[in-house]
Amino acid sequence: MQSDLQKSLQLNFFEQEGFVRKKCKKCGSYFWTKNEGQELCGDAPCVNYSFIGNPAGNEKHTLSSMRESFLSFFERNGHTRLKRYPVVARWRSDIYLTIASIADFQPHVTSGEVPPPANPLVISQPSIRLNDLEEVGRSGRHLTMFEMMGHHAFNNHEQVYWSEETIKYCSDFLEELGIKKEEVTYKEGEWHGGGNAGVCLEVLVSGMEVATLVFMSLKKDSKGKYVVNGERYSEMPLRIVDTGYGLERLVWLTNGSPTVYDAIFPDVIEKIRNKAREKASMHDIYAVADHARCLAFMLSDGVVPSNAEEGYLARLVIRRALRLLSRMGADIELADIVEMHMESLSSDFPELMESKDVVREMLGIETEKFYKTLEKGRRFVMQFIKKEKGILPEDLVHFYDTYGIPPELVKEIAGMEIPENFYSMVAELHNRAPEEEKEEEKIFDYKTELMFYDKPYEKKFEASVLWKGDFNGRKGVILDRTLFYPEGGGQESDTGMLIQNGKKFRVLKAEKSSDAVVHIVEGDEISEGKVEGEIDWQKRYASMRHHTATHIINASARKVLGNHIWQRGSQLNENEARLDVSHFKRITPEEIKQIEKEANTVVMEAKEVVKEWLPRNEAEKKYGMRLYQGGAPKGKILRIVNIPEVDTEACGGTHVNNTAEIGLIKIIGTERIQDGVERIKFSAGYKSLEYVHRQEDLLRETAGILNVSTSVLPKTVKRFFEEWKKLRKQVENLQKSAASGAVETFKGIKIITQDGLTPAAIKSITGKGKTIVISGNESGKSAMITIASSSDVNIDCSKIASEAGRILGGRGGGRREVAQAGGPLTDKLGEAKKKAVEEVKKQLEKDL
RNA sequence: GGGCCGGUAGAUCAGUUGGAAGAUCGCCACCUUGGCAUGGUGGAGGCCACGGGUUCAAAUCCCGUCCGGUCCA
Repeated sequence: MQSDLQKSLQLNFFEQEGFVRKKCKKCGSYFWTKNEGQELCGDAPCVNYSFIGNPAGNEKHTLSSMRESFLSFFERNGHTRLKRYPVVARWRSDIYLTIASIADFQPHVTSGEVPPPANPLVISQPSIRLNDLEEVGRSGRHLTMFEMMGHHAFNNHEQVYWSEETIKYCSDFLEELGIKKEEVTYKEGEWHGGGNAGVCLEVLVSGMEVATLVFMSLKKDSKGKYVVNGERYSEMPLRIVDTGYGLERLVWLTNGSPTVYDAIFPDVIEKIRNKAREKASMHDIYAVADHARCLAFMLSDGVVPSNAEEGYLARLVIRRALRLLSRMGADIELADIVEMHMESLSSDFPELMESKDVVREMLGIETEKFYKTLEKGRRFVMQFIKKEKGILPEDLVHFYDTYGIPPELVKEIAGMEIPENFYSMVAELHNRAPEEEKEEEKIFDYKTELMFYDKPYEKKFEASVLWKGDFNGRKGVILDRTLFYPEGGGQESDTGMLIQNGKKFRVLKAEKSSDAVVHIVEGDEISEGKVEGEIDWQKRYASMRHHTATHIINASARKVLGNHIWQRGSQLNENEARLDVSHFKRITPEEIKQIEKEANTVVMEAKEVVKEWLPRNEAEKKYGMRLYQGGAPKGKILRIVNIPEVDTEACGGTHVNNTAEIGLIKIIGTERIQDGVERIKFSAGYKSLEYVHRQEDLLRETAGILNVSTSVLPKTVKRFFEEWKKLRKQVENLQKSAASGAVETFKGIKIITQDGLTPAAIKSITGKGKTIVISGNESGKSAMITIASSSDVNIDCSKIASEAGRILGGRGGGRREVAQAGGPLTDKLGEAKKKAVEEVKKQLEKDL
C-alpha cells in the first residue's frame, strides 16, 4: 500500500483506546489490536475461527433481532433508515444483481451527480453473489445471498463524518452486542470496485471478518497517481464512507454453531433433512437451503428464469438446487422450500409474499424443464454410446454446452470419469477476444434547447445555427433550440425540413451528441444565422401515440400477467411499436385480448398524461423502482411520464396529452425473443385501422377465391384440405392397383411405361417382381423421368437415367434400382422415354 | 449481448456421398382366449415447420422467417 494512503489509517481512535499497530507474522499485513502479544492478523487463513462452540457477545441473535439492533443503533446515532433495494440492479447497466449496499448508490450518487437519498444513512441490503457457488454448503460459511448492513456517509459540500467517527460507531455497536474492544482486530487493506477505490479496515472477531469499513476517496483515472490492484486512481471531491457488516456472520458469531447455515435458518435445514434420504450429505442440505433463500428474493423481485442475462443466473441456481435435491432423494419440492423461506422472512420483508403464486409457478415450470432436459439427455447419451462406442472428454463438454447434459449424468450412464478441468474446458469454449472499444463520439460544447418537452404539439419553430459541418460522414447542423426529437428511448427520430431564405433542407434524422442535437440534413450548404424548422407532424404524432400506447400496454400486461412484468426493451416508430417484457411462458391469445381490452379501456377513459421533472430521489420516493422500465436513465433530474392510476415511468420520449388521442390500440402479435422475454407488437391510431383493414382484405380475398362468405372460411378450408389429402391417397391407390399404361413384355420382364406415377405407386408396382417402370413427368419448365426396376431384375437404372437426362438437356442418376433424370427440354420427353426403353432392352439382352 | 444444437406419423426418434419418406410405441380392424393381460395378421395416420435459392433432382446443401433446446458474459 502506498504510504500516504497508509498513513490515513493511523486514527486517533487507536491511540486513545490503546491499540497498537502490528505486522502479521504470517501474511505480512498490518493490523491494530489491544493485545500487545498478538502476532497474527486475526484473519483467515492466518488464524482459525475460535467462536464455534464458543459464541461471542452477550446474546444469541436471530437474523431479525441482529438486523434490528444494527439499524436502530445507527438510527439512534443520527442515521436515516432506508428500505432495501431490489436484488436485481435495474438502475445499473454494469451488473445484473445487487452485490453490496453501496451498489444501491452507484453510479449516480457515488459520482456526485445525484445527492444521496439521506445523509448519513443506514440500510440492510439483501445482496447476491454467485462467484463461489461451488463452495456454498461445503465450506460452512459461503452464501449465495446475504444481507449487507451498511451505514454510509457522503462527504461533499457538507461534511458528515469520516474515518474517526466510523470506527467509533463500529466499536460502540460491537460493544452493544457484548463484544469488547479487546476482542476486535482491525486489519488495514485496500478496497476497489465500481470505478472507485480507497483504504479500508477489516473488522475481525474470533478469526472472522464481520465487517469492512471502506473510506472511498479515489476514482478511476488513467493519469491518477495512486495504483490499486493494478489500476490507476486519482482523488475525488466526494469522499464516501462505505461500510459493510455481514448480517449472517454476526448472527453466526453470536450463536457459535458449526456452520453459518445452522445459525440463520435452522428450521429450514431441519425440514429438508426430515424429507431427505438417511445418508444425504449435510453439505447438500445446506446448499439447497441457501439456494432456496436466494431464489426467494430473486424470483419475487422479478427475475424471470431465462437463458440470458440475470434470468440465466436464476436458472443456474434453480438447476443446482434441483440436482442436489434429487441426489439426496428428497421428497420435497423446491417451491416448498422457497416458500418456507418466504414465510419466515415475511415479517421483515412482507413484499416477498406478494408474488408467492407466480414464484411457485415459475419454479414448477423450471423443474419440469430441467427434468425434460435430463430425460432427453439420457436418451441422447445412450444413443451416442451405441453409435460411437465411446465418449471423449471433448464430447462431455459438447453435451453440456449444447444440450445442457450435466457431466454427472453421463458418468451415471456411461461410467466414465469427469475430467478435473471440465469447467475450464467449458470456459475455454467461450473464450473470445475482448470487445473492440467503441469509436469516440464527437463531443460538442453546444447545448440545444429541447423545445418538444414544453411544446409537444408545436410543428414549426425558429432557431439559429450554432454549428454546421461533417458529422460521421454526413452533413450535420446544430441549432440553439429544436423541436426535432432525437433518436432515443426506443423512439425514432423526427424528420422534416429546415428552411433558410426560402431554401429547403430535408432533415433525415436528429441525433443526440452530449447536450447538443445534431440534425442530419440533405441539400446545399446551410449558412450561419436564422433558420426555420418544421417537423413531419404526421410521423411525430403517430410516434407520440405509439409511445404513450407503449406505456399503457406495459401497465396492462402487468395487470393481466402479474407483477413480474418489466419492460426489457422497446422500439417504436410512426408505423408500429413493440414492447419486450419479462414473462415466463408464452402469452396466450386469450391474454392478448385481455391486455388489449385493458389498454383500450385506458384510452376510452380519456386520462390526462402528466409530464413532470423531478429530482431522482424524490421521484424514487414517490413512485418507487417501477419507474425504471426502460433501463437506467442518466442525470439527477428525471422526466416522469405519469398516467394517473395506470403507469408512471422515467421517460424522455414525446407523449400525447390525453390517452383519448391514441385511438385504437391493436396488438398485432407476440414473439418470444428469448426464454423469459416476450415481445408484444402493436399499433395505435390510424395505424391500427390500417392493420384491421389489411386483415379484412386478406379475409375477403381468401373467401373470394373459394367463393364463400368469410364466416364459413375455416370450415371450407378444412373441407378442401381434407378432400385434397383424400384425393391424393386415392390417386396413389389407383395407380398402384391398375398400371394401365403401355405394358410390354421383354425376355419375361414386364416393362411398364406410364406417365405421372407417384413414387409410392412405382414402388408398389416394382414390388411385385420381374418389372421395370418408366414414368415421365412434366412440371412447368422441366421434364423428368423415373426409371425403376424390381430387385430381381439385373439392370443399372442409374446409367439409363444418365443417358435419358442428356436428351432432356440435363443430367440424371440415382441408385441401381431406381434413378431419375430431368432437364429443361420438355418436348424431348417422348424421345427420352424411347431411349430409356431401348437402353433397358440393351441391358437385358447383355445380361442373358 | 454472444455461441452451439434442433424442428420428419399422435409420441420418441432413424434417414449414409442430394436420387422411391422409415422404425418403435400408441391408434383402428380382424384372428387367438370363457374374459383379460399377452400373442398373431392387416390397416389408417406425413404440405419432412414456413418462405426463397442452388440443382435435371432437396427431408438432405445455402439464405431468411417462425418455433423450441442449451451454454457463456
